[in-house]
Amino acid sequence: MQVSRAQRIILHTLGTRTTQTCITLSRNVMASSELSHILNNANANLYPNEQSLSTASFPTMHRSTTFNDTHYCNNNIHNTVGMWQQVNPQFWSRRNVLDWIDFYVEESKYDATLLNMDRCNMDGSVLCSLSRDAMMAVFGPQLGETLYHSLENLKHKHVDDITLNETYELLSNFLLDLPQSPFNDGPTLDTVIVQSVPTSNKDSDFSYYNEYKTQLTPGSDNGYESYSESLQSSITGSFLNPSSPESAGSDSDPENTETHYTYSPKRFIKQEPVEKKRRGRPPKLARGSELFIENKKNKHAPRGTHLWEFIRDILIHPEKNQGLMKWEDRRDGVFKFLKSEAVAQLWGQKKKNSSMTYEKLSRAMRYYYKREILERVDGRRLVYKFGKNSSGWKLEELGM
DNA sequence: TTGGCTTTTCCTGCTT
DNA sequence: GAAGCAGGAAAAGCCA
Repeated sequence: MQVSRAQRIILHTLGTRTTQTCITLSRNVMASSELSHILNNANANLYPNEQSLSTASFPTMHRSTTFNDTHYCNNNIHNTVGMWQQVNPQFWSRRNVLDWIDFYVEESKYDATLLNMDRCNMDGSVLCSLSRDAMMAVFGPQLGETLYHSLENLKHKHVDDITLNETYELLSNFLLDLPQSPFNDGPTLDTVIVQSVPTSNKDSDFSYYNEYKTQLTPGSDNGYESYSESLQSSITGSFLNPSSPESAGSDSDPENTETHYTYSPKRFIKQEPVEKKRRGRPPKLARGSELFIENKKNKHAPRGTHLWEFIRDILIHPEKNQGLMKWEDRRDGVFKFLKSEAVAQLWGQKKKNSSMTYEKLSRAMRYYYKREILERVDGRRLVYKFGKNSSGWKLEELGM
């Protein structure tokens, strides 16, 4: 049997017991909600405030999922927008906040036209900082009261979420428990992009994002959400259809359409699927494959963090991303990939590219040599060094 | 509209 | 033989 590229990646990844946030598994091993939860923590911890990177995908079972499951499960839209129920309010994106408001507007038959949408445009952190009075002022006495109590309940529910360390341990155990060759019988491969599920509402986690934002290289094109961008994205967003490639993409997926939803004062309105061209050189299409018949369309993610910044951020927050990378020489900026495919998958998840591999990531890394963002470390595999044009990693810069 | 930038994808050849 | 590295080439989205 010929082993596909995707299978090779998975075999390698599992074979080396790596952690990955986007994992391709044969059907017989993928049905682990714990795994989904675990894998998402890496991204959630790295970019807790970002809109769920893979809101498509399989809903993870969560201890806090207690109500409104019908609402959550009955249709695709709410399968996606119901994310707020599973995520600590501190980490809600602006859209999560809107979803949450929307839910209660619907439930209480509140006249949404009375809402000032501008004032609803806040993320979870801002929302959680509002006092009861402030919420009354923003949402009005009737809806404000309802939302205030809902928020308090949700905050309380997520207090005891498991920590990353626990999830990491859980993942390790999960991987160790896997049979050596879990793919023997599975001719069909599915790519599972698991949701971002922040695990904690501890202040440390929350402050991390703020700290993270302040560490961004001033002049660099970080692509982090500006307020206006956030506003735009929170009002008009693209939700990932669970059946779309974003949620189940792989090299062999005939796909790449997204279903978009826009927010009206009353509801999210489904728009016609938008077909996009895939970024980069189109993958070579295998004759006879479905792809050969139906070209891939792009799943373009808005420009985000640069790769080197992404790598740097993993390195400067080792406590959030145990085992992915490590410093070889902290002062000189020499670092090593410990779980190369896992990092690549994490990067891919961030860029909404389920087919990212270490091979591709490393190619992008090598382009940094010319620009002196990275320097070569000869003779050492998986080892790179930050160059003079990189920033934000030095101890002095971090005030350490 | 265009060109530069930054990836992304694929590839071949080489090294470990 | 597998994994990783190096770098050319082409493609494509974003942005000024």
